[in-house]
Amino acid sequence: MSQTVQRAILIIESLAARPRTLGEVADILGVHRSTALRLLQTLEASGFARRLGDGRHAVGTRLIAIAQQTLETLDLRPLASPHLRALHGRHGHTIHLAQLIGDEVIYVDKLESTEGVRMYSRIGRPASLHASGVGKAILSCLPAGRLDELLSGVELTAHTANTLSTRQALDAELATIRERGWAVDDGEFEDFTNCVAAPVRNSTGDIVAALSITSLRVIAPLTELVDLVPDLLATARAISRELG
Amino acid sequence: MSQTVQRAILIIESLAARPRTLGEVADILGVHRSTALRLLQTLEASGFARRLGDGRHAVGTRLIAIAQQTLETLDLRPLASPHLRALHGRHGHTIHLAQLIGDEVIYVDKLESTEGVRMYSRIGRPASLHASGVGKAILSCLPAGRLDELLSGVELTAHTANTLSTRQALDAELATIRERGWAVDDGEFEDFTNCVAAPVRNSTGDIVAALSITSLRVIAPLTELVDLVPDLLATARAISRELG
DNA sequence: ACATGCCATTGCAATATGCGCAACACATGC
DNA sequence: GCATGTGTTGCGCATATTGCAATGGCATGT
Repeated sequence: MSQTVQRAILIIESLAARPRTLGEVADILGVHRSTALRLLQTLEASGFARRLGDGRHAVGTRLIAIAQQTLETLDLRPLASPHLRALHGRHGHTIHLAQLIGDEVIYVDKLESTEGVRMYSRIGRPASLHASGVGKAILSCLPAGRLDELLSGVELTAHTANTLSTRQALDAELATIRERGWAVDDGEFEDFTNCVAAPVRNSTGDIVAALSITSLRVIAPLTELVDLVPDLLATARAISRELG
Repeated sequence: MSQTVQRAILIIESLAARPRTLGEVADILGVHRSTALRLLQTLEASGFARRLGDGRHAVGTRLIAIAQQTLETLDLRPLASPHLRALHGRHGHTIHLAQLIGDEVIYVDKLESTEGVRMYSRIGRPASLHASGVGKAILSCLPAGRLDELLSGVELTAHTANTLSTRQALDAELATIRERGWAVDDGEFEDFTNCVAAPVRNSTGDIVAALSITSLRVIAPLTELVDLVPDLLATARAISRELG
């Protein structure tokens, strides 16, 4: 393991929160200011960091571009996008596409509702595995060993009174999801938000993603979203078919 | 300049294109396989890279999350988003917000048109300074010294017959934009795409961003988009006011 | 105008680290 | 069973990285 690279990464992590002075960066790394400066100079030469007018250092645009390029190389978004837009057009609620990438479920696309309210989900960020519809939809389709592996690194945090915060409760829910083929978020991450979600498989039947229709409870309660499940499942199947 | 950090960055750059084997990474860096492996191990421990099931290496989700987090810390998006949605709701065309970040104009938000056609612009990626509406809107508001500085690093590539590919032609256009307060893209980057764009200033009057309404020529020719300029300018002003 | 303190930066020598090499383990193809 | 290629690790060494001291610039206070 390279400590020089670790330091560079720690610099980037610390800049992501907010721009920082050279002294702050040196303090965070526990190194001399000249060491921090040289690492920053290297990051800035490559575009991974940049220097603001007031002397502070910030994350650079090249890192942002690389992240976007990477998101674009994940298979699903271009292919899924027309389906998501069509689903969004028919219902107006927020639509999410989340993809299983390594050990995380990452939101890779999102169509905001016409309701004008911003959801917590952010493209590029992981979805909660145990407290989101897309997370549970994906978990329900994993082989037992892989499911154990993923959950071993997850703390079943109780975000609301509805959150399934024991492994037993989660397993029971996953069994229900397997049986009926779709998942729900019944105010499990945020009290006032609910959704229905469906898994998306590839041509070999492996789970790769999930799709969800999300709304504020005051706008569309869960019972209303459940009525949309047939359309959601049809959309998920259409995406699966196009995966080839 | 740290060669170890440079190597790590080169690894990330090469993975952004497509996942690669250890041997490929070592070849690209010109180092021994064990060197490449240790650098990859460090990147993977931090989430900047990840190991695929078939042994190849890819960009990691932590880098994607940091990029998204960085985008979110740029002032404008959360504040501008409701204005962009409202503008989009009224007209249905593609709306872009691009921000001046360092020496680049970066697309930071984008609402796709209801027309179902995907534009070339990508969030996180730079806009052409000389061949895009947002680029020219921003250039037109810069002090002369800063304008020269930015353009010195730009090749005025002729993308279409309409591209302004000489400094004289560009300066004349920027003078026109300054006079009337808004810019156009008249098929300058792509033949079949046009837009109108307006600059967004902060409370000290400095240019920070630009906003555009973009459409395919066959759907809405430039003359039709020009009719929307009053609404575009009003939206840009509303965003400026909220900047404080 | 001057003194002071703080921050950013660089040259240099010491050393801690990153590096390549050799060897090993494993998978694959013949 | 053998050859080949790839991924991986231990180890010794050369060098790249590091901290220190010095320098310069800038802001602040008197």
